[in-house]
Amino acid sequence: MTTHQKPAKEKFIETALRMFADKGFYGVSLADLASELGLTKQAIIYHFKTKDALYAEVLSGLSARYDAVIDNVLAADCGADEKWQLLLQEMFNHMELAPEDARLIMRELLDNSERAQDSHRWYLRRFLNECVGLIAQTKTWAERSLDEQTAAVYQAIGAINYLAISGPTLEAIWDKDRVAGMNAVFLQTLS
Amino acid sequence: MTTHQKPAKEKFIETALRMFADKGFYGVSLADLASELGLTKQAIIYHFKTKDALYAEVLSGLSARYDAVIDNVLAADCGADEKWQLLLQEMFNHMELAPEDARLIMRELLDNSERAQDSHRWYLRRFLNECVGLIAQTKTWAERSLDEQTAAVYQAIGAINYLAISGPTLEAIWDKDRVAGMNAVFLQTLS
DNA sequence: TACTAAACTTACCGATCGGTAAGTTTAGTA
DNA sequence: TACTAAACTTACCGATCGGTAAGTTTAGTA
Repeated sequence: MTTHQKPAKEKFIETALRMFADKGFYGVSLADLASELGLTKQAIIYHFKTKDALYAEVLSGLSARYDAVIDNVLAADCGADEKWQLLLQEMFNHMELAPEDARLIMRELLDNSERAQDSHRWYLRRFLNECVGLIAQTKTWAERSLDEQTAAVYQAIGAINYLAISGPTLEAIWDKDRVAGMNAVFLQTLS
Repeated sequence: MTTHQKPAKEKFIETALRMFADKGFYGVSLADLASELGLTKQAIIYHFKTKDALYAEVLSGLSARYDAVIDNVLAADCGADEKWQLLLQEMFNHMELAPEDARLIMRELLDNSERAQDSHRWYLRRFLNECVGLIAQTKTWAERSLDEQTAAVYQAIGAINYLAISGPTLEAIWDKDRVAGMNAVFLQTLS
């Protein structure tokens, strides 16, 4: 029934996200994914119809998580400048907890410049627009152009993403306290 | 003869690098590449034997360019601190002129954590070791551990790469002077 | 002109790709 | 117990994958 279907599909999407993040869209076959799930690839087709549709659902879930982050921030009881700082902090925390999200976003950024008219990308666009809407209200950026505001958002997200991707490597060679200390410096630099 | 073979192979490698950087290793088939070159895929096989070997030569050429950069820097007539600054500047310049190099390196960084025992990665390792050797002589990093020095190098390269990837997007929405101004700030922040 | 090696093309090959269609099992319902 | 819908598996399919083998063209040499 419906109550059983959703957790199963979520397991599919979770695994797919991790594998796409690790090896890229073309690096993962439906057979690979099914094998990881202990099923046949037709089980995936049954739930998602096509590989592209599965990928779309993966990206949709990812954007939903970011929409939740920005909704939380916008609902906070403080001014735009504090909200922008809070957003950077929240995104940073999210990336640390879910580095596979960061990896997939980085792959999307890499793929963006080539297949620019694809349907995939629009999933993150709404989130980006909300971010630009917020930064436009801060003291620093209020009088700058829309393009400048967009670039600032793009840069901030990119910087956070890159550090998140580096995270596992850095934690392997540093201790956690040191990484935490660097994080504080990092967020100061960003703002 | 040999005098004709090399330019032809270089054209193959140039095109392959650009396509791999744009779409990733699995996103480019030999047929795609051959079509771009106006040849059949067997012409590629003739020159490189396998797709993996072609990719290896692409990475080898890329690392040769970075080896040249660091060799130039090491030969400069100044102290280690100035050399480290010079290296960052040179890498930054290189990335601006050849953003496809930056894109391919970013893909390699993304792929690294998964297929960590691959032969591909060792191409950049020599360059990284030279960088660590240099940073170990600077005042700031001389008394830190090898792991910390490695992390610092890794971070600096990553930051430069990310900005290079963003470059085309940023130049499209900002004017060149503004990007140049940001570059100066960027290098200050990095050091 | 005869010859040779380099640089290809044509013709295939088995393996794997994403996907279709038709069955089968599982779990809940009346 | 009979039935039903969900969640699969088995059996295929044409297209494309990377790669092999055998020819053909091109360009330089003696």
